[in-house]
Amino acid sequence: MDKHEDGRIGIVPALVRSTFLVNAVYAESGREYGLTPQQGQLLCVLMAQPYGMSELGAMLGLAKSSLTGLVDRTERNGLVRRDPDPRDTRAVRVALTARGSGLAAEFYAETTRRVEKLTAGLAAAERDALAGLLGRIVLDNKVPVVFLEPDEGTLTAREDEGRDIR
Amino acid sequence: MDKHEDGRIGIVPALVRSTFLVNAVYAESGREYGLTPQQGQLLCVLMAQPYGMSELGAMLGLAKSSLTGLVDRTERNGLVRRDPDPRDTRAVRVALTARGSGLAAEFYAETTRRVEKLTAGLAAAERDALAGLLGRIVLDNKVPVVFLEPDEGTLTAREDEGRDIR
DNA sequence: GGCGGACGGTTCGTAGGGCGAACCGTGAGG
DNA sequence: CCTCACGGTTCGCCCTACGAACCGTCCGCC
Repeated sequence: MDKHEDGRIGIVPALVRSTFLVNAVYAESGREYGLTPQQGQLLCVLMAQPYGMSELGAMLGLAKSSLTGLVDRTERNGLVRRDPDPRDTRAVRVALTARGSGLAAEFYAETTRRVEKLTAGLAAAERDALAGLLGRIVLDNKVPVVFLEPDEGTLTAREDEGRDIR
Repeated sequence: MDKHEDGRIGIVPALVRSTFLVNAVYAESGREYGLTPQQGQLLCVLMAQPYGMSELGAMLGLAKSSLTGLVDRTERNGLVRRDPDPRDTRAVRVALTARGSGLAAEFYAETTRRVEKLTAGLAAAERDALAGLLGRIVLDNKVPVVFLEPDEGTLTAREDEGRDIR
């Protein structure tokens, strides 16, 4: 009743509420392209390069049975493909199809645009400061690359031509 | 290939990836108390005060039909109650039960603890700076109070005793 | 060389989440 | 009064997530 309601917000509520905000953006942005947030996330991860199911599970924090379903549905929509792993008959490499690659790029761009707009009230220097601080948190906590930096990825994800990073 | 891979992260990826992180925390923290993230969120919102279904829908960004289900399940678990609205027979006030209030407090505390731990690598001054910047974003974008400040709420949400804030 | 265990993925059943459309009763304004 | 807006619920559909059970391949070890 004294030091509050003054507009100052604690670090934890600030993080949780901004998370809420970004979640909403992800959902809206996805809806615009007929993607669920999860499918959008999957596409974004695959923009970097193809991954195996287990790798994806680890990155996205999902049980493998959950992954099967997600990839199934996304595959059914023609956005993703299961390629056999050259050096392991059991394994599978999940990769973007041409269509998936295009949609991923659009979704990525739209999401970026929207998230950027959230920070419209901040000066350039403040945005940099924020990026630096959040970047530290992301790094410290080893958050998987669920969203690429604007320029990386395009090189490795370029095409279907038997690229086999790993 | 030149200015990247140097650990610096753009503002948008930083926001998205930290969001991913907080989402994971919410999920884990909830699991610990047998709550889904959505139910946890609902409890947190109701810590402040009871709300009508429509209000909740607006705050959480859910369609009313989605709300019905969420409240149903949470009610079935004995955490929440539908009180009749004194001045509108049609309407309903969703409020925490005693049990829900307790669980909400625990979930809130645990989540706070975990989110705080994410920022462990930051100095106190940096945390303040981060809180300030994120706070601006939250304010600018009028994010609903889906997570209270540490001390507010307890007063209004105190008890079942026919409190009727609006 | 073969055997057994670890590993990569899928299947199945269950439960939750989210939506739009249709519906119902109450409130409120002409 | 009568109508219409409003607060909520119901229904049917699909997506998400999990654990447990399962299957085939790979690999280390004797």
